[in-house]
Amino acid sequence: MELSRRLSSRGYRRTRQRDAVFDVLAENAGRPMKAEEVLVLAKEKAPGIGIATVYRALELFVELGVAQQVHLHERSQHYEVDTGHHHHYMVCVSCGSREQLDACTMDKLEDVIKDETDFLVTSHCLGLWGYCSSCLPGKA
Amino acid sequence: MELSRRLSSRGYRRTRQRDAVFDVLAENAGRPMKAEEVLVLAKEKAPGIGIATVYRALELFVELGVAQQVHLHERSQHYEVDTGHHHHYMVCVSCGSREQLDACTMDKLEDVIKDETDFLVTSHCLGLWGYCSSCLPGKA
DNA sequence: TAAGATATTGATAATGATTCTCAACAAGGG
DNA sequence: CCCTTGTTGAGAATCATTATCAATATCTTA
Repeated sequence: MELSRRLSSRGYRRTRQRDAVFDVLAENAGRPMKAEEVLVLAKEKAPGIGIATVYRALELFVELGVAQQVHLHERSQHYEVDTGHHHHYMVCVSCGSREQLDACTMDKLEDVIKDETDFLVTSHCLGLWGYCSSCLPGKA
Repeated sequence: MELSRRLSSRGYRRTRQRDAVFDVLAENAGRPMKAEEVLVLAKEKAPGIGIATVYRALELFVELGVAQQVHLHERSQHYEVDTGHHHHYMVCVSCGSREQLDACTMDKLEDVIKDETDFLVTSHCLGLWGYCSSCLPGKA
């Protein structure tokens, strides 16, 4: 498996727990998950796994580039597998639903920044809030 | 004062503590501040003020539209007075310095979303990370 | 395959930020 | 000046996340 190679090539070990966490993320691709959610599902694959291990695995996966942190500006961070295609989310302030936004104009913006400033952009995060189609009518 | 009117028109009262918190933000316009930082400076103006009151004032100011929350994706939230001109930050991953980014292409992006989806965007947040000019050479 | 060096884990304590609780207090209209 | 009601401060409570540390699991080497 790809994960296995990435781990060993950096001196990390493949464990039952890491496999479990990764599989949970993979089975929920495209859905940002909290550590606590991952824990519940990972327990089915690796009984006894603790929350600390989940946090450690998530952090490691981000470092390895197989997962990414999604900032939804909630109390807790969210994580999802890195499928390679960059996207952002539109969050409904009414019902909390999230829609993926595939169009990414960041590349354009980064070019402008490259031309006009001395700052080298290596990553970015875009969040959009508003009302989804279901909540629009009432806007309650 | 403007703040005074905004408060009373909504049934809120003007207090020594709220004035202190607002003044601190105003004196640090353009610099996102943590609640704890605000507390230290506000104590000079309103001795005895507690952290809970600072949080309450900040939350209220955002609601009134005189301050805005700045998501820097750090452990704690940051706040700054709403000067009316929209901007974002470029954060140096090396030294942590922050530069304001005045160019905002979000309006353009929001138009695209309006045309292509059923989502009504009411607010957004853009964060950029990378290396500032001072850290670029070494990139350490 | 057994052994050993060391990476990893789980339980739990600790931390940091933020919110809640509630009795004492203060603002401002009448 | 009084009274109603919004506010405050102190500290407890909560939530997410990180640190600690002894027990355990991995993987490499002999």
